[in-house]
Amino acid sequence: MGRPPCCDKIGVKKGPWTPEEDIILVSYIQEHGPGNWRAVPTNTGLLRCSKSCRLRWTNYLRPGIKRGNFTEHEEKIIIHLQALLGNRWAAIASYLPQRTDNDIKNYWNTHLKKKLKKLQAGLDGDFPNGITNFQQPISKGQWERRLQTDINTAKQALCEALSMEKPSFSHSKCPIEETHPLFSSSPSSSSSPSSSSSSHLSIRSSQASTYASSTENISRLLEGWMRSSPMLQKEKPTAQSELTGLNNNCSSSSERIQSSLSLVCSTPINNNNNNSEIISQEALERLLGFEGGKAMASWKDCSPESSTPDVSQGVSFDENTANYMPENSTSFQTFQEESKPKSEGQGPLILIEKWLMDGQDLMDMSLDDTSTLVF
DNA sequence: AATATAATCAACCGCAAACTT
DNA sequence: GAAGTTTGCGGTTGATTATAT
Repeated sequence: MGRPPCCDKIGVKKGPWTPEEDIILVSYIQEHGPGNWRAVPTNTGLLRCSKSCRLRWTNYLRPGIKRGNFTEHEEKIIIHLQALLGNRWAAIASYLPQRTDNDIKNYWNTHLKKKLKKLQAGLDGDFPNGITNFQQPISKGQWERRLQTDINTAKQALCEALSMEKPSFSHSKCPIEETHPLFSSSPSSSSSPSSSSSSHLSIRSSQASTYASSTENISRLLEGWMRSSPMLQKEKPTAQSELTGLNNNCSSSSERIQSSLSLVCSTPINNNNNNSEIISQEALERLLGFEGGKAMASWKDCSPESSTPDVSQGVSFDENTANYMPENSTSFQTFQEESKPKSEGQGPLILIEKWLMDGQDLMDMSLDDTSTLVF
């Protein structure tokens, strides 16, 4: 038998969230961490369904969310990833960790769609960066050929988009490193959750009057409130600081990549699954961060000499779970939850990332290799 | 100033995959 | 393995705000 329903529809409140509701939700999550949404309405007394609570948290209250206008750089990333992935907003959002999928989706529908339409009309279908077939469905019989073409196109397009603001690619951090959650390790980085707090009080020009959009990120606004609460003082640090702490604990991106690369090479074949290709893909996902905390939990699979995490970097071995964990297990939990894998449809990104990370030319890979990795 | 229209975006809905029992 | 629930995702809606007439 299954579990009881998450919420009955009777007496469930709908519509915009009030500041009071936000405070209740934030303080609850500060205390218990995100997740187990089913229990949230019951435990908080909020007359909202679990779905609504989760949505409110992930889209507006979660620390590290950047609001306001999209930069040209972000715009370009969205355009090119959309061309590559279609409307997989969650996947696209994983490359812009400060933006929510809902935000990106809205921005695409309200701004970028029109922009591109105009641009396309103006250029008579000659889309910049060579993307002329964007959003066209792939015909079944030709998918292999199209895949190669798309990868090539996307590679070129993404490269151009990402290097737009980073002309000296070799001298700067890899753009993915700056945008993907796994790689936004520097606390001083502009894309890190902590740094985004510097702008949390900035007024959003056009929506300042409505509560939901003017609060920016209520969890940060509530920091003072949380600090002054004696009960909560003893509680865990905020998810934001946890993330920052975890990031501090992480080794440098290149070290992580090296570590993960060795994982790819050393991941043993699961006895329960003889398909080594699946294992390889899983390992690749770990390498590229889609598995987030799961990757860390799987470090135990690595051969000790090649990829044991550096304990000095804030990682320790958990005897109970037999996993390598950040020394702050709370951070680990939060990190896991915050960067939960969004596995579906991220194969192409894996390739793109791999290409960006190690310089491997996708086009040098055989079609078979590519299909194995992607599908 | 009043009204109409367009733009924006928070929130809801339905579906499917993942999960639990 | 089946049945039911939960979670996450993408599409859509509708309230609010901005701009044009």
